[in-house]
Amino acid sequence: MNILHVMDLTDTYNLLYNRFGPQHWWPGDTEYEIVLGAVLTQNTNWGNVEKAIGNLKQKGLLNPKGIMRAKKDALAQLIRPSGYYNQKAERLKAITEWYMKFDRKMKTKELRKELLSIKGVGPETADSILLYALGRPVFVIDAYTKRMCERHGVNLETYDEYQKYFEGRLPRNARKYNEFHALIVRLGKDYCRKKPRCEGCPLENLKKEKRK
DNA sequence: AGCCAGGACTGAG
DNA sequence: CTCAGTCATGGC
Repeated sequence: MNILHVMDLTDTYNLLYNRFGPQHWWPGDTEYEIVLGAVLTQNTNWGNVEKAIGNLKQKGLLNPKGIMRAKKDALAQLIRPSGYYNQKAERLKAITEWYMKFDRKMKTKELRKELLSIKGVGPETADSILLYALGRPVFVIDAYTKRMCERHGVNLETYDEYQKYFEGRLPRNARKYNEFHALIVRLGKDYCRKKPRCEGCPLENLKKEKRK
């Protein structure tokens, strides 16, 4: 753990929001659709996920009973466009088993533990479900978030360290966590991919203004 | 024609 | 425990 300097996350959020506006992330028709989307989008372009969800909806399978009733191979063919379709077919069934009988009154920490025990559900997928489907205040860390931090001198080791970094510096507000994460991805698509192309990145302006 | 996308699991060392 | 390999389609 080696923090060179601290980003002002509130300033960063405000700047991104003023620049890009609300992102309307995960406007899924139902809570369950968001849960499935969280699995389907693992390392996958969202456009491909929409095709897979569209196929499920067309077959009337976009509900827990439908997913459990469908054969794994048939399910796999329907979600083909989202890639990794064999593993994702199993993961959809696994997350659905959890979804049908989880206790909504459970504390966020316990729910997270449950989710992480499901095969195919890692920290980002678990947190996406908690935040975007269930409205719990957990900050979602993804590749874009880490890249943004690293390019501004914040180098942490693990997922949990990054999460604590954000949650510790922002008010505990699910709606803002939601919007902030979406804005970071929006920023990343334009300026913060694997191959650095930071020219014109709005966050550069932030640095300059802070120095005055 | 590569490179990349809103990751997670497995097995080797 | 770290980490390369694996899973796979579609858009640009």
